[in-house]
Amino acid sequence: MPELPEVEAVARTLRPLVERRKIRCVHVIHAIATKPQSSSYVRRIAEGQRIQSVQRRGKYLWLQLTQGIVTLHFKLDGRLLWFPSAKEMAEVENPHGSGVHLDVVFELDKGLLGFADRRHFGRVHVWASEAACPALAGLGLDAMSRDFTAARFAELLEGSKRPLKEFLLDQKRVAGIGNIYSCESLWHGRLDPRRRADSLKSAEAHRLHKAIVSVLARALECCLHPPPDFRDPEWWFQGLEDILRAYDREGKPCRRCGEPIRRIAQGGRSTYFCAYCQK
DNA sequence: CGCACATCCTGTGTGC
DNA sequence: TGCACACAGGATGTGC
Repeated sequence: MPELPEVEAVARTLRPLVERRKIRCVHVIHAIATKPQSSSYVRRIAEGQRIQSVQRRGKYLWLQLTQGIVTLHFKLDGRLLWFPSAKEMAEVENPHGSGVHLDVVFELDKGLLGFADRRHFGRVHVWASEAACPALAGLGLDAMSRDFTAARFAELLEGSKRPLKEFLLDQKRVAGIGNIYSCESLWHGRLDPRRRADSLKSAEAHRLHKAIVSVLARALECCLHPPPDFRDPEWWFQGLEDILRAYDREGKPCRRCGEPIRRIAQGGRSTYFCAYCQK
């Protein structure tokens, strides 16, 4: 569920908590969260380092350390938690009962940052540098960066024969868009998700670019009001359903033309769209 | 190279 | 009501 706007909101909220702080100790509670890296390797790279900055590209968040980086990917359910002190963490943590689920904890010189993902899809990894992380190095143009211009986007579209929906999900071309906002962008751009990427006329490419930019900006606004509350173990983004026009609205009337929203499978996942006004 | 498909997980929702 | 099972999601790896 966390796509670019959600991760951006997390990054902005995290900065004042961890920038300039030192990582005293890394506790790997569930080793699956660092797989295939070993917990000892993660500790060796991260412990004792100072966090210089919090960065984001696509759906990846990373901590720039004095030497090396820590990458975080939340996949579907991953989230961050914050504890002012070890005592407060111990009060809510309970490995045998109904306490807070924690996978990895970064004990800082002030406060503790927890990474939690009950489904264990999310990952915490360490790398010698940004360039040494293949996943980061392989990412395409960040959909919220200045470089994501209509002209660059049109070029990328021309270079792909894939259906628009699958094109938008390909992080190697444009990074940050997931299943939800790809559906939303295509709805706002009034384009059929099944159309080949290289079939778009210039005006259509510009329309889709504009739709992506506005959909992501609107979602970010939503994610920041209110901002994530890492102190609440159950925190999650609120009110996003209210801004959705196509995603998860199968059978419901299109907010533009009233025809029922359809759901089809593309690349093994659901696409929601209006077959009447998306052409 | 590009594409299709399986895989990893587990909470939630559906059907019987 | 209770149980079984399919499904959802992003990135990666495998096979064609």
